[in-house]
Amino acid sequence: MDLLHSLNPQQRAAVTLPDVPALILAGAGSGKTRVLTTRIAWLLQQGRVGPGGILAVTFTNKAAREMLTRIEAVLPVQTRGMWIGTFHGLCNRLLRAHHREANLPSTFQILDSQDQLSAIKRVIKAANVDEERCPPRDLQFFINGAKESGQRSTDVSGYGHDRRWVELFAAYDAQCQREGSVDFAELLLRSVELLTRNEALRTHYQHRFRHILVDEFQDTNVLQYRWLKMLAGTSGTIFAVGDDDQSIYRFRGANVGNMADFQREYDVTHVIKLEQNYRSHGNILDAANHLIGNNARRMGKNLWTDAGPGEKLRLYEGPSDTFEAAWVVDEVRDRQREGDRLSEIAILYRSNAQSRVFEHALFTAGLAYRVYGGLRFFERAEIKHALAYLRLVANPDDDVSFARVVNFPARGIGARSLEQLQAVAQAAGSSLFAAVASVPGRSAESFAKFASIVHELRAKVDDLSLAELVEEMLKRSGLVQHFQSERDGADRVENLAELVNAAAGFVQEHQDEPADTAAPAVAPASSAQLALQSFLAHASLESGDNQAQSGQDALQLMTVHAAKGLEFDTVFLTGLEEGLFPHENSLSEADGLEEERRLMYVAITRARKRLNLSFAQSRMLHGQTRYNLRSRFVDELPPKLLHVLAARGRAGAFFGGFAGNQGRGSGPETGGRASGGRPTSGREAGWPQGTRAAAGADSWTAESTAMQTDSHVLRIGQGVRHPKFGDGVVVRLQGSGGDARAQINFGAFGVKELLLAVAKLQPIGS
DNA sequence: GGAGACTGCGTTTTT
DNA sequence: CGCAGTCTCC
Repeated sequence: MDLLHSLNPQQRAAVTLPDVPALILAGAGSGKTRVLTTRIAWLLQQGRVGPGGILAVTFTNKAAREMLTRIEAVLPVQTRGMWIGTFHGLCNRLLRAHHREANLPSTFQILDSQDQLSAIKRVIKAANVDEERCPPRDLQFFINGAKESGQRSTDVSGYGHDRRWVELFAAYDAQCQREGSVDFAELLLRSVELLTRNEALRTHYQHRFRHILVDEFQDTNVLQYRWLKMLAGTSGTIFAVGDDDQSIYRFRGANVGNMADFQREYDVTHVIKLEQNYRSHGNILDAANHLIGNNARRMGKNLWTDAGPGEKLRLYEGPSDTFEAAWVVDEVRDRQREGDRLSEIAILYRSNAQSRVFEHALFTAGLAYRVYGGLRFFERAEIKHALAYLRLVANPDDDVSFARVVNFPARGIGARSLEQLQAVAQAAGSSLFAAVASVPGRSAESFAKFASIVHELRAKVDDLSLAELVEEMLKRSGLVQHFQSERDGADRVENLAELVNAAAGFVQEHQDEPADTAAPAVAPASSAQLALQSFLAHASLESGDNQAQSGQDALQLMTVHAAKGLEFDTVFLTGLEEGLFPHENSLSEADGLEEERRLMYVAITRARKRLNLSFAQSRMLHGQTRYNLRSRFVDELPPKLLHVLAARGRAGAFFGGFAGNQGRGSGPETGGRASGGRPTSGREAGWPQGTRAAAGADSWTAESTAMQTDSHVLRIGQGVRHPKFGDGVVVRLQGSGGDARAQINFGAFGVKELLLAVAKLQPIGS
């Protein structure tokens, strides 16, 4: 089969590159995954490398799975020998195989962010430090930041950080080492250190992995890049695919600079740009190109398509967030009438808090929707408890898990009893579990009972399937019973049942996977033990989906970040307001605005056919009504690509309690008429001419100021009528006396700054 | 030990 | 405003 026949010239050039370092600048929708998978298939097909010589790394499990599936689809090849996975998944694999060299127990467990935070809290407590003075979250941030830039506590000490923090950092690492646990950043750092230190191992892997392929390279952090370099050495070939314009994760350590560094350090002469877009219509792409053109620091890329221009982008301005949501509901109903599926429609927003208004409107309208974000499956408390039992089964000396569930469900073992046990264990230098037999007093019996649960389960590991073991654990631990008797425990019981399915599914998916390369030196575990072990690692590395009803046809609600990599026929990009998008916090950060613009670029390029933009004059946020200006990003789009819908209902109308009735064309005509015969909804409008307030500090709250004019009091949020501009909302008040001025958002006329002494303003509404 | 009041906080998030 | 996390009282 010809792998290459349906590729465009640039894609083909990328796929068939010789064995040299290469950087592929892959624009949104340009077939990035296709190039990656075809490259792998091609390398194998050409006999340039065997499956064992391939290492492909992604950020998410989903991306890794997709890559694997697609390779298998194009080439009936043994995917077994390949290392395809996430950075963390592959590090786990490496460290499991060489746990002794990495100075880790074979049962080392992986801490997710929650686990890490509780571990840090314990460290702070043990050091007798006040949590007020050292917030655990800040310390967590500090530790992860350090590790992700490759630094240990000893490296960080000279840099003027609070000595206490550095000490706690060291204490935390010591505690992890003692307990045999490893956090996410540690997986990477440990791997890098292992390869740095151990030359034999390093050479082994450098010779093995002839081809290293990296997805979303712009999202790699400093440590991940070091990891790649360590594995590639001088003999391996890195094939990095990324898009600097879609770098939106700087806040979590991503370093776009890695792209330039890679180019320089590897003397990359093969930079291939994939600019043909197969996803969106022309107008959408033009808008995206135009917007991102405002960023100064770019590698440079211009998307194009041979699909037609398609529809214009539609822009709606509503008086409030409620109106915005109502408008979206209307539009969605239109789409439904056209026969579109709900799952092909996405509502995107900058921050999660914005989902509520939409959820409310959609719920009321009876439209099915699905919100992304929030608690994932393996992060739920009941699942965490169940996993703690399983950890004890795998390793009874796991004191953290022991402490977590020894009294959950309640068994009459209180804090005092546990302290007693801890004292005994400490004196004997043993684990809590091992100390159970010698604990004195009345609690001895309760402890023994708990220990026997673990003992019995352990005895069954080899006789039961993993799913059966999980089921047995749920019964014996009393977890199911506990949640069954709880008032709203139904969901939790359901989740626990789902854990049994997850175990069964895990076994099925991994049954033909061989145990890893390195020969286990000591006490070979049974295959059942290994299965349990890897299921536990899986649970830490794969947080799982977050909602059960993923099957049904439903609208997709998510943040712009969460939408990266996805595409939809119709996209509603909402809340396009200064302060929100771009987010106000970003304005004070270096490069913050450019990152927000990249985010906007990502958002725009999610749409295949229809892109709807919207913003609201007022919005409830943190319990206060805020009056925001239209986002500068809207102004950065070429007017000719936009179909501007005039606000339905007049700007100030909602102040009088007027709500609803904003259906297409059915709203009161005040909006159009009062604005001096300007076009109303439905017709094309020219670009609003308004003078924009200086961007940057343009969101205010209603409570700020009030200003006395000759005839009335003016305050922010006040609806006013102007003879020429129609109805608007006071957005800002400044100056005093004869110089008193007000900035007023007149909707279609934009924001005007008016001298109160001169302007003829009439309060309306309230 | 657990339910209910109280406080404080409030981008973006994967592993 | 809505929540998560903490505190307090039975």
